Amino acid sequence: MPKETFHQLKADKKKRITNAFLREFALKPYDEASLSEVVKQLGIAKGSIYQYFEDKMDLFLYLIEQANSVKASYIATVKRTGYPDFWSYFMDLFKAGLRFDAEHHLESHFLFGLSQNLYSPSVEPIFDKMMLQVVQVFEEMVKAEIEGGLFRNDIPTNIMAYSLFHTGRDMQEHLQFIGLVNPQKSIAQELPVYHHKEELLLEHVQHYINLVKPAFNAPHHDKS
Amino acid sequence: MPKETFHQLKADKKKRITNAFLREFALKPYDEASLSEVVKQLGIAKGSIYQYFEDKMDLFLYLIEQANSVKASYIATVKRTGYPDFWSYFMDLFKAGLRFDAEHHLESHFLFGLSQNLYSPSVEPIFDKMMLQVVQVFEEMVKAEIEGGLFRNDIPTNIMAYSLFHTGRDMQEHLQFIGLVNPQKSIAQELPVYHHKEELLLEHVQHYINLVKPAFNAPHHDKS
DNA sequence: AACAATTGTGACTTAGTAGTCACTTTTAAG
DNA sequence: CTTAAAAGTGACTACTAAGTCACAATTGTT
Repeated sequence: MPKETFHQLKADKKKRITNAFLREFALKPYDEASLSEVVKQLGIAKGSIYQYFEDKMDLFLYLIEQANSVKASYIATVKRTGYPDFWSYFMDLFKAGLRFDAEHHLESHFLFGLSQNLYSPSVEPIFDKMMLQVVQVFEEMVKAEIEGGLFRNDIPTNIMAYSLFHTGRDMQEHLQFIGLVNPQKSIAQELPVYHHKEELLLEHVQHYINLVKPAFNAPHHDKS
Repeated sequence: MPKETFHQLKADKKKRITNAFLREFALKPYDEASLSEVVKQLGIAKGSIYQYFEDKMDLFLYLIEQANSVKASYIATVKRTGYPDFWSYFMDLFKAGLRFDAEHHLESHFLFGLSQNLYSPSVEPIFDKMMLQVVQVFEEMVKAEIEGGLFRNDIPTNIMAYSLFHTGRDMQEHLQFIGLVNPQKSIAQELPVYHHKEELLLEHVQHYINLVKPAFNAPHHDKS
């Protein structure tokens, strides 16, 4: 946890520091991110960082927590109730993610990068825990849909949950793969990841959803 | 490319060196893998490495090429012809992967690790190229199945290809997630990744395939 | 046995890192 | 204005890395 000193900083400075580190950790995996470089950019002393945080990991965890909580506030606006089928709900979750991205592009980049840099030895235990939680949430979702008769019930729920969770990640990665989004570039230009590409993007996502839908949905009873 | 000197080495020594580095790069991402550590383990001098390879990247690329070519020889034994449906073919591809793993566990571990450590800045361009090729192969597969009327044709083929490609990766990752496979541990114990877990594993994979099957298959014509 | 070519060596250079701490500057309180 | 507390500093330690190179040892050839 950050030290008292950090929280006593003027909101202005606090933000400037947080952003600089979000930027660094968005561009490089944990072990390659350099505190020395960032303090140089910020024009502050190396020692100051250690007035604010215990160590590099403490700082990193703070960033994760921050970014996650901001994103969570966007996701929380979408409630399953009110959607007759799961997939329009899923789509709206994605749209909430887009709004988050537009309004907090650094946090969005940072989280985007995180999801693609699991498995570095020094961060693996942390990410393992995070994944566990996330997949659990997805498993609850899946169970609820099975309960409601919308999802099929012939596959273990943990497999469905994992696959659903990955659908989101894979979509993101594919967008990067085909060059529709370019984190490196958009960070450099200080633009949102999905800037000005919302239509193309939603079309893409719709295709992806159309593809995976039959995998999860309960089969129709054409003749029963 | 490795230097002449390396190829002139006795097969014995060549293997010993290759294996030691496969091991290191299987455990850590490129930038964290330490040549200094490996030469210490091997009991040879640091300078020797630079008699064999241009630099770290040259060595790394050699390892990729080696491991890939070994694996390819296993995959090549499975031909689409002779399988009435795509998914039994897909399953057999996976089984070929299992045989590869049982007989070349270091190479298998190494490639397993690769697929989960894309996106480090220093290796991104290389992996981008690899991915491009792999996805292209998957796209050809998908197109052939659409041609043959077995896959649906209402989704862009590149999306289907990417999703299919990821299905394989996600399955692997899930196996690791639930603890069924543990690369770190099995490298340490010098055992194949999938050692003694083939039955459980195949069951798991079958579930996964059953799940995604309806996403790709052309819909049945119950009433047409 | 003598010589040449190849292979092997490890101290060294250069460069980067996280983290520390005795000290200075700024801010707040009396 | 004076003093005490808080915040800021940057040279420094201790470490690890990739890559180099003058030299030593080994191998092959005449």
